[in-house]
Amino acid sequence: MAKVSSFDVREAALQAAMVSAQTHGYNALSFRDLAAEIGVKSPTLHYHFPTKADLAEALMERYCDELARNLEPYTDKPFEEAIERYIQLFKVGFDGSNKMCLAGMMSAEVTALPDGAINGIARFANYQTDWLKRVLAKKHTRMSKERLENRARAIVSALEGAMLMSRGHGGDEAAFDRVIDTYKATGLLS
Amino acid sequence: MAKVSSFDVREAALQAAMVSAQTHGYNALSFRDLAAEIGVKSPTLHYHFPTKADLAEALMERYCDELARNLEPYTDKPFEEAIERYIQLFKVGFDGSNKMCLAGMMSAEVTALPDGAINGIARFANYQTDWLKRVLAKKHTRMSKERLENRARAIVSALEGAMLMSRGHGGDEAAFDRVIDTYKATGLLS
DNA sequence: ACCTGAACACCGTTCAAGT
DNA sequence: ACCTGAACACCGTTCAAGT
Repeated sequence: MAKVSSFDVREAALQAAMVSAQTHGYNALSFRDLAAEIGVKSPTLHYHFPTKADLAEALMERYCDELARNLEPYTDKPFEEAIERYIQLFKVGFDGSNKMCLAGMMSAEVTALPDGAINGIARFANYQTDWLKRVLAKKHTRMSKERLENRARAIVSALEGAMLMSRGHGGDEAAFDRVIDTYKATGLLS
Repeated sequence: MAKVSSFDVREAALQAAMVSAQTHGYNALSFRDLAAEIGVKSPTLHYHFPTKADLAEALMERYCDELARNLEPYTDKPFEEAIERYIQLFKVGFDGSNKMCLAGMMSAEVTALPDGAINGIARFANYQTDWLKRVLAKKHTRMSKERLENRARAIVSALEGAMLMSRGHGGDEAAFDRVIDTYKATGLLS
């Protein structure tokens, strides 16, 4: 086995923990299992993440960065293309592996989390909301800022719920699509 | 301390576990803490619920029964009254204590659950869906069964999502209300 | 029939000790 | 600077033993 630098251990831990947290949840994540998966001992993980709470915070920060990187290129695209991209981002998670959005997962597990991770949940929701406001504003040119904000927050909630319910049904992708179609038909997603 | 019958231990355990599971999640629930809370030792809990999985199943079954008992009297009420009752049922959970719907919580924690509890999640969603279909049908007299079903499932997802996001924001009741108002305004909840 | 102390292999975490 | 073995108090679970 090739020697790995400290950066690699931290990076490998974050990647493995991200998959595990989205698949089984933060509470179910074990430092010992995680360490074994990347080939170190659990105290080594504590060297990079003093407590599990620190790991939660780092995961949430990375998840926010990923979202921004995924959405940013679509900010100036036409409404239809941008909103479809947004929906696809939600779907891609559970495609196959039935993973949950990390922010949604951590919202469920919020009582076990440190303030840093809870702030991360808010940042995640706020970023999406701002992005959706800009995208929605292109279609609804006369809608007030407040109504744009409310619409954006409702869309975030509705998509998180669709994802959560699909997950509860074993990652039922067709069910997710039907819910999204109904959101569109009723006017929430348009 | 008065002697308690076996039925009381089981009942007390279920009640305490319900609050804990909705507040902190099923994974965070500890047999030892739960036992201490109701004044027995943890092996006693295992006598009534052989494994934690059995407790999960019993909780989900009870949660389904509660839902049916809460919704049943409103089945034949006018649409507006019935749907408001439904919304209130979602709100009453996190009012004050920021509890999550047990089915929503368990959907997040689904990989840790036995089949019995997973079936419970489906039963919970199906009961609501059927109830909503009947309620919606009173208003949308010409809507097809399929569209009623899709609308009902979308409503369940949207409300679970609103609850989850409010929970992530520390049980923000006003935010929940604004999301619900937007669902109504766009036509999803009408 | 119901309850418990003691033990098992787990967990997050700490810390002294190694390189 | 980075990693680890050993130990701490926890966890779900089992089981022999008590009433």
